[in-house]
Amino acid sequence: MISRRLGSIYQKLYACFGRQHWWPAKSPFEVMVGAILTQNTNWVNVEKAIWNLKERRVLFPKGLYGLTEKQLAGLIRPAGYYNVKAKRLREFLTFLFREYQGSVARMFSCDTRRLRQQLLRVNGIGPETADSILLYALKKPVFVVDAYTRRIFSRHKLVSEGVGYDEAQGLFMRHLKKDTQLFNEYHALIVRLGKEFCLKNKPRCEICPLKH
DNA sequence: CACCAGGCAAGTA
DNA sequence: TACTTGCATGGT
Repeated sequence: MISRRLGSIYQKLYACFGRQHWWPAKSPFEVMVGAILTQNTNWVNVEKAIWNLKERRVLFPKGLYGLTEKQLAGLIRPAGYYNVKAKRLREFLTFLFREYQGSVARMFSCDTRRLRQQLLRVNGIGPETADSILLYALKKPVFVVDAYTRRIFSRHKLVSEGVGYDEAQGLFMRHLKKDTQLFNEYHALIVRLGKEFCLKNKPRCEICPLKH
């Protein structure tokens, strides 16, 4: 009974860590920017980049789009991969203005599946970034899979090692209630657990809260 | 010093 | 289709 196992793991994580209050951002647009900036990057570094954008007062669609790629790269430098990410942010902004007139509000009323496919076509937005935007910015019931998710759940034999994104996501979305708040909290708790107990070279499985 | 972080696209075989 | 590599800062 997979749904029972997934539910039990969630209960343990919530009991252990409590609410995680994700996504730590003031606006949906800030979530979208953060989702791109945090690709393979420590969140603390992303916060510094976000702070630079706020200090410059450009953390809104027209503001960011008004910068050149080089200016943007300079501001997001602390987040790493700054040249790649500057390009990716501009690709996303081009999409946002082309399809939604630069209005995040217009995205809310759009069909989730259609939106996901649109996002995946943007160069620089892959499955995890797209789903982070859908779940945390647009409040759609979409489960976000990340490196920790696969590592943890393959160790617990709920998915096979090296499982693909869509397959892993399917497991959660088939066996859990499609509930935005549940998916929000579950993914955040997985990241919390991963940071403390499931690092590649320093697994602390002996004292992991999931250990019976 | 080595290793890692809330990935992704492009290149190669 | 399935691997490999480049991208880069800042913390442990």
